[in-house]
Amino acid sequence: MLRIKKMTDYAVLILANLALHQSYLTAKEISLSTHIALPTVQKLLKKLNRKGLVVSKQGVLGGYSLHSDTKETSVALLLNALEGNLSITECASHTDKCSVQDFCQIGNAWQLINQKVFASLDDLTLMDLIKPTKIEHFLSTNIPINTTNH
Amino acid sequence: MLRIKKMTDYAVLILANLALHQSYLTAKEISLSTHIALPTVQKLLKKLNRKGLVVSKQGVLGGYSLHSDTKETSVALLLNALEGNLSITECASHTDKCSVQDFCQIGNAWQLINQKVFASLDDLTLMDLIKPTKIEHFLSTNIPINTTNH
DNA sequence: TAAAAGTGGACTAAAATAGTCCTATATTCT
DNA sequence: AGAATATAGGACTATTTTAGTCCACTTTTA
Repeated sequence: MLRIKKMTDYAVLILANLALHQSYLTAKEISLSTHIALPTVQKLLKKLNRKGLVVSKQGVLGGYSLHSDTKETSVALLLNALEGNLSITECASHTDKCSVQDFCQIGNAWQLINQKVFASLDDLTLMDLIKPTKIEHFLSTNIPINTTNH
Repeated sequence: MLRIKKMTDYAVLILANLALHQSYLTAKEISLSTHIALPTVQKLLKKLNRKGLVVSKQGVLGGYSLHSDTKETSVALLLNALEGNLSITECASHTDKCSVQDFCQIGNAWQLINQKVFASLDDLTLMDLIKPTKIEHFLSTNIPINTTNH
């Protein structure tokens, strides 16, 4: 359920790849090093460029490199840029009435849960994904994780 | 992205409806009070029954009522029962290698994030969804919520 | 001016989701 | 017994979303 799209997963891998290089990389090079099919890499890089997460240069010797801010962009913002809507349900995405709100016993609970999940994702950056030691610490200092029953 | 299915949303509304009644309710009654189409309610109740979240009684005077444990079942378990797979990415759902793991810069980061989101959802019960005051408290005592930039 | 890159967007195929319907079984009441 | 009212199981279809490819165009460099 709380599953991100395959394309988003790919996009993050591409960003990670760019983050580990200083120079411009071509779509072809990224395709080779990530093992994601070239047309897919091209499509995703175009999207990342439009979203301002990477910088592009056309022509021979062109390619893509990470926008200077992107390393420290939160995972929440990355996912939001890549997937559009971060809300757990339709009604969690806005504050005005949904079509069955008059009969809804749940009210704003989803919205609150949504904020909570978002907050979790907002505390981590792209670099944290690449070097997850911070995530491990982050995890251990928060809610105890119940590893049973699942 | 981190969006639950419409059907899951409906199912939770149905559970909430049952939680607020002591007696057996028929699919028809639930359809009327939730304003969800009857065939959909029937389908979902069958599923909820198979998952052990509700108890059913066939025949005249039959219907459904909440299983005694369900009120205190965690949202994480509810979502897991209704949607099957709670992991944020494919590779977060298991510990063994995925097809491109050798080239993956992200490693176990998604798995760690997954645990974190799961932990958030595991602390809340069905009743908390219905009476969200606990959720509000729960929220305020955890990670500060960034309400800007989103 | 040719080659190598990105840009924009159309297009198709595949998969997931939503929603309905039909037949069978169980229970109750008369 | 039998009629009425529920649930049970699952097939089925339609819709929507997602994944993935491809083509015509522009930019840059040598």
